[in-house]
Amino acid sequence: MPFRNKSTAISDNQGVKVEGTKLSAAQRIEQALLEEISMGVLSPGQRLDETGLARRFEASRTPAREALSRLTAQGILVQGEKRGVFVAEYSREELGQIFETMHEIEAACARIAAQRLTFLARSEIETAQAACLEAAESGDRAAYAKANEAFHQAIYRATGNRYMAELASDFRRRTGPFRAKKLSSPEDLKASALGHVELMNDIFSEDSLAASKSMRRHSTTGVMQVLKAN
Amino acid sequence: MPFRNKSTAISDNQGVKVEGTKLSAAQRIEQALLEEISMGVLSPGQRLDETGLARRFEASRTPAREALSRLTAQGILVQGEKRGVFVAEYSREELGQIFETMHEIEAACARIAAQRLTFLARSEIETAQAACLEAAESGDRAAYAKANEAFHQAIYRATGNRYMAELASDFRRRTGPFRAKKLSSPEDLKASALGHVELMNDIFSEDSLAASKSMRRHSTTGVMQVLKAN
DNA sequence: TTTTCTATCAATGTATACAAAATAAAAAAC
DNA sequence: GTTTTTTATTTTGTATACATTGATAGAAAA
Repeated sequence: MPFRNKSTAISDNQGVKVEGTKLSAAQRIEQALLEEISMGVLSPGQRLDETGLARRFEASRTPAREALSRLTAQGILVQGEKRGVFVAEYSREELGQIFETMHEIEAACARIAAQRLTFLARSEIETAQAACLEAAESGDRAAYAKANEAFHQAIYRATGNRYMAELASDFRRRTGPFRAKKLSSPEDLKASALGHVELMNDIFSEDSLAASKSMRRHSTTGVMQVLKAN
Repeated sequence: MPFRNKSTAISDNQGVKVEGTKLSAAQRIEQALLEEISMGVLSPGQRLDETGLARRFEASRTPAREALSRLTAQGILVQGEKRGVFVAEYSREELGQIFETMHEIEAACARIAAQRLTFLARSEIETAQAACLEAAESGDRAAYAKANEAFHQAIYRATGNRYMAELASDFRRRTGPFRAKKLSSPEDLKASALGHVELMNDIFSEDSLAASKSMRRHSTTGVMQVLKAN
C-alpha cells in the first residue's frame, strides 16, 4: 500500500519494536507469513490454503482466511486462476518495473534525506554503515544482510517522512525474495559496502541531486544482478 | 500498497472495466466502501462497524469483517484506540508528508514518461488535456475533476510501468478526500488547466528533468491549497 | 462533587457448520 | 484409446453461535 497507518506500523516488526500486546491469531499468522515470505522460506509461486494454515498455526480457518485476505489486499499474495492464493511471482519484465519503481522511491529518499539531514539520522546511518563494513570484511553474509537492511532503513527514516519511509520499506520487503540469493561472494559484500560510502557521502554533502544520483547508481547494480539471475 | 497484483487491479473499477464475474459479498462491500471513501461520502474519521455494515449490505458479519480487514491492510481504514475502524484521517503534518510522497512519485512518473513517450501515450495525454481545457472554460467543476483525473492517469500510464502507475493512482485515490473540496472557482480551473499545458510540453520535450520539475511545480500548488484548508 | 469500582453491555475474535463452486476422479459413450 | 459426462472430493464463501475483551454507565465511597 502506498502509505500505511499507525496501527499497521505498530503491528509491524520492521524496525519498530513490537509492543507487549498479545496479537490475535489472525495477526500472528499474517506476520509469520510475511516473515517467511520476505526471508525466502516461502518462495514465489508457493500455494497457501486456508485449511493448511489453520492446522499449522493451530487455529480455525477464520483467522487463517483473514491473514490471507489481508496479504492479498497488500499484493504480497495473489490469487491465481486456480483456487488458492500464492506467493506473488513476477516475470522478468514485471520484476524490472518493480525494481524501477523501488529505484525511484529510494532515489527520492536519498534526495530528501540530503535536504533534511539531522544529527541523529546522520549518526544512525554512520553506525549502520560501520556494521556493514565490519560484516563485509569478515565475510559474514547473514550479518551483512542485516546491517545492509539497517543502512537502508536509516536512510529512509532520515527523510523525516514516515509515509515515504514506509513506502520504501514496503518495496524493500516485497523485493526481498528476489534479492535474497544475491550478495554471495565476499567481494560482492565489499563492493556493496563501498557503494554505501559513496552514497553516504553524497547524502551528507547535503547535495540532494548528487545524493539521488548516487542512490540510483547504488541500487542499479543490485537490480542488474537480480535480473541476470531471474 | 506499493504495487498491486493483477487480481486486485481487476477487482478495481479504477480505469479498468470490471468484468462480468459476480463478486463475492466481501468484494462487493470492499469496493462500495472504497468508492464512498474516495468520493468523500464517507469522510475521514467516520467510524465503521462490522454489524452495521453487515446490516447495510444485507450480508453476515463475516464478509463485512473481511472487507474492513482488507481495507485496513491497505491503510485506507485505520483502527483507532477505541474499538472499531475508522476512515483514515491525518494531521496537517501527516497530510504534508503524504502529499510530499505523492509529489515525489508524480515527479518520477513525469520523468519516466518524458523518457519513454510513445505516440499512443502522447495522444492520450493530449486528449485528456483538451477535455480539461474545455471543462475549465465552461466552468464545469464535475467535468473538470473527471478530465483532470484522466489527465493524471494518462501521465501515469505513459511511464509504461504498471507498478509505478498503480502506485501513483493509489496515492491519488487516497488523497482524494482531501483534494475533493478544492478547485472551486472557474479561475482555479483555468489556472490548473494552464499548469497542465506547461507540464505537458515539458513531458513532450522529452527533457526528463524539466518534466519532473514541472510536475513538482504543478502539484505543489494543489498541495498548498489543501494544507491551507485543513 | 468527584472518584473509583463494578456490573452490564456492546463489539470484536474465533470456531464451526453449511452451502456453493470448482477441480479432480471415475464412469460411460464414442 | 480418447473424449465426454457424471460423480466425488476438495476448497472457498457465508452464516451463526459462542467466547472474550474493552467500553461505559451507574452505584458506592471519598
